[in-house]
Amino acid sequence: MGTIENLRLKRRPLHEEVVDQLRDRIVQGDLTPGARLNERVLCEQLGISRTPLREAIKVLATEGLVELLPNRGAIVTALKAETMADTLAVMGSLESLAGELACANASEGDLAEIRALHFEMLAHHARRALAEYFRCNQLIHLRIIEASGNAVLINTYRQLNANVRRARYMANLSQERWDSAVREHEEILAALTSRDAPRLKRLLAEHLAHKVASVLAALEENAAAAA
Amino acid sequence: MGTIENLRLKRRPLHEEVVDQLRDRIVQGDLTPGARLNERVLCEQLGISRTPLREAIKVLATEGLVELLPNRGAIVTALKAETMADTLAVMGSLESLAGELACANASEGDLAEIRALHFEMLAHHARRALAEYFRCNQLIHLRIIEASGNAVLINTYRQLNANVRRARYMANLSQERWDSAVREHEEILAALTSRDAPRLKRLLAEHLAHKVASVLAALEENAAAAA
DNA sequence: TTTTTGTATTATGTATTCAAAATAGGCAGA
DNA sequence: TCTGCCTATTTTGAATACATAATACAAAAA
Repeated sequence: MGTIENLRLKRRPLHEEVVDQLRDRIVQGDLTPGARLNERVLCEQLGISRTPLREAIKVLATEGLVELLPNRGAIVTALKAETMADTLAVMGSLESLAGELACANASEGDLAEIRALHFEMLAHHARRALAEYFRCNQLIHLRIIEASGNAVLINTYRQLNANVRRARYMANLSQERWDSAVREHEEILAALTSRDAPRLKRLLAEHLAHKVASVLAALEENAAAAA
Repeated sequence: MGTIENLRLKRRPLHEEVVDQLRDRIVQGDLTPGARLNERVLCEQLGISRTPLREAIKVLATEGLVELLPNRGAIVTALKAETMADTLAVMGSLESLAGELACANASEGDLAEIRALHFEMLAHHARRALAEYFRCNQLIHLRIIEASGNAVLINTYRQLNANVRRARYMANLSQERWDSAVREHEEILAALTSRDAPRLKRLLAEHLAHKVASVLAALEENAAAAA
């Protein structure tokens, strides 16, 4: 099973694997802001040579996850509140566009999938399973973006999202905020189901505004804890 | 004069120079869609080794300007009408946001600079100097984006813009469309000057819609000419 | 004790080498 | 002639080696 696919599948370029690996580590906070990416150490950890690693680092730099210091290597980009706010503003704009397009372009299958994820998310909320809730939540937003059918939009959103997810891992949703977020999702789903573009746009914008506040608060809190 | 600064200035990493060089070549149509990037040839042309070149190619791939074919190198991404339309839709969304933010955040100096560029553009229009007009036009849009003060927005727009500029180089504006574009710019400048965000948003959206039509028409024409 | 300077070490930047995959061309057989 | 296979060449992928810049540290001088 899968043998044929494996044979057919070309091995992915090493540098791509490395990009994914490092991106995950950064997003999950395994590599913390300001941490230096020591090439020798990472090479040993990943069991590769410097060439693909360095290619990967250049890619991560264009994605904004690491910062290149000439002749001094790369460090994980700091999570500044201003950058986060800017990123979320842009993502809001993209979500708004995606919502509009999704209302027009989403297939019934797309909507069914989003609905399924929504119920899955409700289950995690009921169980107070925060990590799984976040995962589902992310997936729902991503599916709405994807339902827009605009490949460039999808790609751009994905890239920006990586930076926000970094903050998510330190966020501790208050029960109150969590509950209202779920309610907002109910409305979003309803608007999408009835393909009510203006309403969906408004709901996504509001949802995002709350998210901004929540993420920034988490950042502040974290900064305070660090100090 | 400048000696101290020059001493202080660190040399830019080679791969960045290469990225800029290749990006320019692609945007200006020197490297045409589908063209293979032969590493050996490019190394000789640029007088560098393969390592920084390959790092640059990876970066261009994440920017979407080239496509990586595993074990078969990289080719310049094709200019597909659908991708172009998708890109412009996203840029429209970003321009809309930028317009809003610019109305709130732009300094009088920013506005003065945009106004100056506007008059410069009018001069080029009067002289029917298309290339210089395009340059000015691009610059005005970029300055509006920059006046938003949102660094992430600026960065994202820049990246998307590279792909659109490629099409621009093959576009031959009709006199009629040219004239109306200039009129639209007059209104945009007026709205920005009076910091009328809703009006600016609407004007930018309309301006972009016309641009989409123009760019797509140019693409079609070019595709037809190629066939 | 503090500062400075020279040296050793380490890390990064770039070039080169080695390996593997793809392409091109030729040859045999139908 | 055409087809299929095989080899030779080219090209990319990855690793290693070399060059250069940054850092750490120690010794000497103020």
